[in-house]
Amino acid sequence: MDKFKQFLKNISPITDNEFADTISYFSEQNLKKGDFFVKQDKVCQNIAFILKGTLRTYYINEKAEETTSCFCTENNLTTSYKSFILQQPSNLIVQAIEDTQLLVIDYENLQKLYSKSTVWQTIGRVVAEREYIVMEQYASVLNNETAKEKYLRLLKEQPNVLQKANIEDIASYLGVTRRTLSRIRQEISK
Amino acid sequence: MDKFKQFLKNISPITDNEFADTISYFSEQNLKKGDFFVKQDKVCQNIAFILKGTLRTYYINEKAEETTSCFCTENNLTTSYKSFILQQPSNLIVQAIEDTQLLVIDYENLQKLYSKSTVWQTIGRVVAEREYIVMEQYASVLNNETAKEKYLRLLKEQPNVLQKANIEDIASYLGVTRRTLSRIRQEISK
DNA sequence: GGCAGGAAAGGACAAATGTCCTCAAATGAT
DNA sequence: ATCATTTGAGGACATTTGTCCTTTCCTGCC
Repeated sequence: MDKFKQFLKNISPITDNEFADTISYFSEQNLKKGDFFVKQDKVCQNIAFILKGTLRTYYINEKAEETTSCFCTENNLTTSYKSFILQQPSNLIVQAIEDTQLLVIDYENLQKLYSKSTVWQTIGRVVAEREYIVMEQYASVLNNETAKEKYLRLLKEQPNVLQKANIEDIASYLGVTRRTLSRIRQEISK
Repeated sequence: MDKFKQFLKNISPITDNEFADTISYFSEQNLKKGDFFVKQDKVCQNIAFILKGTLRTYYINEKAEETTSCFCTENNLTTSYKSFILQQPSNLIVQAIEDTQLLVIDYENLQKLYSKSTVWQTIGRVVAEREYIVMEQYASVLNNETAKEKYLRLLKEQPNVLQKANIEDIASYLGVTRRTLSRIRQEISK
């Protein structure tokens, strides 16, 4: 729980009292490997802080191909942000790829926090700005990096993910087929 | 100018008086073909509504390759949003690809509007949300569409751009070389 | 009008990636 | 423990895309 307090403090100063007062709006949720946090075509009602575990965010296009857009890890937020903001059905699917422990708040409760607390207004805005910037960064990576560069970045920035995710998922994150990922690993290992 | 009023009304109800009161914070700016609206590595001080013309948004990576991220057209906003929000040097370059007429506001004046007007607070938030969603959509296109599909989308959604931009720019928007764009046009024409 | 320079199309070959497949190792169920 | 199933590695060939180059067309300039 301290991890979450620290996470919030990094966004905006929050006293221990304020934290204690608002934490009651959150609840714990545990997911087994393979469980869904957000299902396709359902409105995403929740945003969660990851206490422990890893989730994969992906979508399925008309050709029935999966694209993994990110792996969400400990001490970060996870949600289907567009669906959550607009309260519309979600294109994205969010699924635990190992047993995962979350601190969850739903849309209604977050609106309550916004209206009762200026600290939470700031947190809401900063989170939105960060999400925009993360998405811009992601688009930049998609444009500029080869699959091999993306693999090396993953290896450096999220080495645990390479252990936890399967080859299919990693390939879909890199935007190539399993066969090409196999070739990339072969090149790197020599 | 009516176009701009209409643009704002589509976001949040704004009376003619409110509009008249706030429009003085904006100024007109004219760009010749080839002029820059945002230069690389400069902090983007402005956000603009495009009264007339077309701009290209692009960046240059370490390999000195250009990537065009969007073509901005009439009745839309243009800026280097990340740079503008964070008031940090811009990776993006925004350049007019034909003579262009803008309605411009700078960072300071926009902050003034935010603090004096709740309508503008709403406009600011909705614009931010829209920018996030546009960026998510862009990332989705990058992941799911082939160069040919992107070309056909451009043909449908922004046919004028195909007239105004040169082959090099369009190819960099599609994420392929000129040679591949040439092949795509050949395929489509038969 | 003729000429220089730039812009677009497309030929030829090389490199990268996808498709389809097989094999071996790891994992799970009985 | 054994057998079936899943998962990852990698071979063979086809397809796609890039690189390099040439040709043609268009435009502006003298």
